[in-house]
Amino acid sequence: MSASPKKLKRSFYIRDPQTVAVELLNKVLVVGGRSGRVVEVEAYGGADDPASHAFKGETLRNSMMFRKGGLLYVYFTYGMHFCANAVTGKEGEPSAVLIRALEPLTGKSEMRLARGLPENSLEKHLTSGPAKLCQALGIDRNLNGTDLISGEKGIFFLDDGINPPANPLNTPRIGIRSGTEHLWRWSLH
DNA sequence: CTTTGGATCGTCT
DNA sequence: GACGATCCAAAGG
Repeated sequence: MSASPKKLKRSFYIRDPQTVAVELLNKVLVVGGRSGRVVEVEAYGGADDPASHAFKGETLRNSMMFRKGGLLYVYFTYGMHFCANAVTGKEGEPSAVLIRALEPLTGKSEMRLARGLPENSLEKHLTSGPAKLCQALGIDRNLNGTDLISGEKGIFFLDDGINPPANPLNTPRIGIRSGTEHLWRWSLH
């Protein structure tokens, strides 16, 4: 018999974003009836990380990154896309983990509908990007700041017993212009 | 298959 | 006033 699925606790998130990023691999993101297994993540820091939204200090947009770990940070970009992060670290120490890709588990029909894809579309197109997965799961600005521990609004991360990979792929982050020396992106093989 | 350019707007300088 | 932690359709090989 295997352990029953367990919601991640606050202490899981109150650590450095690199550690949390790696350990979020193979966890399950649940948003209402839709869920997917985390297969790609990136870590973002604060004043030490020029690629981070929080690099130049706190603003209205990035303020969630400065809050305590275990909150959801949703930002809007390119005039049309949302991306979702799990806030990490302590209050006042900005950092977060960007969820870049999921493997769809439940609610695939709803995801296709939300993405505007036909019922017979390939599963790999549903949540294979940070903005795609937000569209598929219905994540938008209204969910910014949601607490992932209380599970309000039915959104949280689940440990269903599948451990993070021992040797995840470790590469530079995508779509950034500075901070490329850091290998802060992790994905399944 | 890969490459290219358009869409579209909140945020910060 | 510029541009972004992006995506997709269309065109080209």
